[in-house]
Amino acid sequence: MRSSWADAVENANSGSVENAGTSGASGASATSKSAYVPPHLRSKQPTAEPPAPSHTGPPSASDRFGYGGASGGPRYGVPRSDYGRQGYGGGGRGAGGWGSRSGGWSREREVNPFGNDDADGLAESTFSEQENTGINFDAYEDIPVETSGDNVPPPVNTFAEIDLGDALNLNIRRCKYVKPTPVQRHAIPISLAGRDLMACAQTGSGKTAAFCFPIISGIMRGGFPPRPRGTRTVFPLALILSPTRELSMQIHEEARKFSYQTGVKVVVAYGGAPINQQLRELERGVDILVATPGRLVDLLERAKVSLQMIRFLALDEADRMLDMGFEPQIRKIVEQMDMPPRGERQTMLFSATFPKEIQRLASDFLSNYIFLAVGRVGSSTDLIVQRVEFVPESDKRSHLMDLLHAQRSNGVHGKQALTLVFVETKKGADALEHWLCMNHFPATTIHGDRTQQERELALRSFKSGNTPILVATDVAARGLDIPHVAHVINFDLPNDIDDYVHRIGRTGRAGKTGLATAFFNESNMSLAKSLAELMQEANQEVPDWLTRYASRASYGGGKGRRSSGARFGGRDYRRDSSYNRSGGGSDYYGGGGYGNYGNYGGGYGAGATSAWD
DNA sequence: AAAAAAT
Repeated sequence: MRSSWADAVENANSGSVENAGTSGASGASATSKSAYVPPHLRSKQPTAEPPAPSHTGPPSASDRFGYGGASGGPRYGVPRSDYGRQGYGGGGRGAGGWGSRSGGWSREREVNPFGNDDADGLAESTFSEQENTGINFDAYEDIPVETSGDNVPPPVNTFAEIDLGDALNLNIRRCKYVKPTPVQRHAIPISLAGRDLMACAQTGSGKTAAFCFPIISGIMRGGFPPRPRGTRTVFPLALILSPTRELSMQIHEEARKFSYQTGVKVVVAYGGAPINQQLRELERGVDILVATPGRLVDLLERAKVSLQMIRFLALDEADRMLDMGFEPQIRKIVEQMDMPPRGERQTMLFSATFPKEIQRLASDFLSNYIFLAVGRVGSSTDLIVQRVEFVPESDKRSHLMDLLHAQRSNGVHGKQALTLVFVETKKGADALEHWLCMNHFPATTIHGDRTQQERELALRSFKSGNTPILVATDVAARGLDIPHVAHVINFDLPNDIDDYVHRIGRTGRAGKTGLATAFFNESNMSLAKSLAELMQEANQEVPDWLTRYASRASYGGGKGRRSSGARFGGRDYRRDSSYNRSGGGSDYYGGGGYGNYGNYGGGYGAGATSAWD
């Protein structure tokens, strides 16, 4: 239980502190700098040789095994207690402090991503501002957490406990983050310890920061390698992949805030937009590249980007990235280009849902990783009210109109509350949007057949409240952070319960409440069982007719709520006995000591579950 | 069967 892993970590920690003497670490760092050979001097063929001598790169997996043995160099596996020691920043160049960028690319003035004139961004905020932008932390108390893996670093309670560096700390204050969310409390120490991570946590509970903070801080600690001359190829140090263009844009915007005035440059690349502008941005320098897979493959094939220097890889919505449509592309990027192999880079996978089959695929990319599951914000019981209504196909439009009418009278300040309507097909989205507009409902639509310009305009117009009804395909199901979505309507239900979970997660974000309504009919029978179970777990009112459908044997065969012991939604597949005997399984466990049910936070028995995304 | 993702 808790004491055992805490002790284990403490032991591991003190052990590695001894190993990682300050002078030794900074000495290695200094050596690594002088030994650096720019890629263009090593080989004309970018993939012909590994990017750098081994002591420049991160230590091998075995060095990192067990919470940061620092023998391989300061970049990875450094115990938290060592942070901020002399010699870390500046790559041991004697500059001291945190990663000052020396040499390399342009030093032009950085645009303030916080979009205010307050130079420090730290003017006293009014209470109402806090309320609008802040996260409702009360909703995050007492969340069940499960971690498993070897030597799991303990969580922190405050940002102050972690030395992320002055510049990043300042940005955290500018973002008005007062204390870390549960996923941040757990994931950041794990990542800072250099460990690979598979994390299940609701989008909107601070997931982006959970992988951005360690990346930014890690880049500053590791130092900025000099930019290779004589080539237009760029060498990002971190790569963040996401499944949709809009989500990549959103991550980019957030990451830019976090890295303001740190010297860390963040660039985004995605399809549907002119590549030349993205190329120009890349050539002005990039440390963190945020991208969608297709455009990145293009850039790699044109040799505009090399992954040789990647220290950090993060997959957002990782289960989507590894599903059938995406997996080959991801494999190509991660395994068949020039990225350092697992164990040498640090890999972080984040998603709200993580089916076991996908976990197994994902483990190909990970090395001795820690699995982390953080229960849903306040459990959806309180935050998202889920309703299911039986609506025959032919009645859907009039039923939708009834809902929208009812809501209109509810609207704040005469404005319609933001309503996100999910449909199954792109054509269906266009048709419904057209019909809504004909009926004087201000609607727009986002889907993959629209131009990127149209997609971005639609999203902006929705966010601003200008067009308070957005009809969307699953392109908008994941990750998008749209504040103030009051109502998610599943006009057409998805076939996969995970997609349902992600869709309704567009409301009830950051600890606020939301409403989700689903139109269910004969064509959704395969979802009956899993939907009923999900709603029950979330303490939602399940209509009797749905319970009846769910219990019919003929409909029971659909994809049930994965995990037989539902717990709280996420579970490390390595713990599932049915996977233990398949090839290579036993070695994986490093001689037991596997897993820690960190069910602290109190009060949650194994049966007290919550649906969470 | 559909959606997403490069030109």
